[in-house]
Amino acid sequence: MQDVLEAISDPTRRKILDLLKQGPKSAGELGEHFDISGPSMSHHLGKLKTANLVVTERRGQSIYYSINTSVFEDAAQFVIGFFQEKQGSKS
Amino acid sequence: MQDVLEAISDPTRRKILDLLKQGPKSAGELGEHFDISGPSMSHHLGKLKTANLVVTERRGQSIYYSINTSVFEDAAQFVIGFFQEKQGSKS
DNA sequence: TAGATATTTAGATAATTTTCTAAATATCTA
DNA sequence: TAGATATTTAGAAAATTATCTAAATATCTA
Repeated sequence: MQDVLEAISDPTRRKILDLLKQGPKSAGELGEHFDISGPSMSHHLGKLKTANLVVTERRGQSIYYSINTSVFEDAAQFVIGFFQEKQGSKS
Repeated sequence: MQDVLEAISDPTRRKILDLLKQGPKSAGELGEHFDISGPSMSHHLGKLKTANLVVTERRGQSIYYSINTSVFEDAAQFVIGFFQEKQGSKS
């Protein structure tokens, strides 16, 4: 869960996730929305992938990224739980 | 909200929040649970305060920290919303 | 008021993260 | 297969964050 919280703490990565809500996009398509180099984009995508927040699929030369819905739900649950348990914390 | 996500992305700060779930604690009492200096503790508490995740109250020489419940709820709502809106994202 | 205790601020160093360019890998097409 | 396109990896530089010691501020008590 550390990976997830760290991943979503970065504004660039949240914007990437936002864009992916519209549907799968390639690394290049995502990159058009940012003023950073390809390798920097790849770095952020790597962190999202490590956190399991996105999944990838190659289609020809491009690699398409999409949101991993189930993990998003797990993450939401964690955050809710983290915030709600008031006593006997186990997080 | 950036401040909140950044604040909870750090393990030390999540542990602080966890300890505070049991009730208010002074900076010194919190520090006993960590192997870091007072100023480092103060730094983390400052970040939590900037994010408005904790509130403080001076009692004599000590300053007591406690969880700011309402903001925790806002934060949970944000994360849930962030994860759930699948289209037309506005976050 | 002087000394003790609690916490923060200041300023520097260490560790981590982000970013870049150059090069490597993978795929497609002529 | 050679060249073009898409993405990642390698390695270094820049930016940010966490940590430390020393000093400052605030409060209490004798």
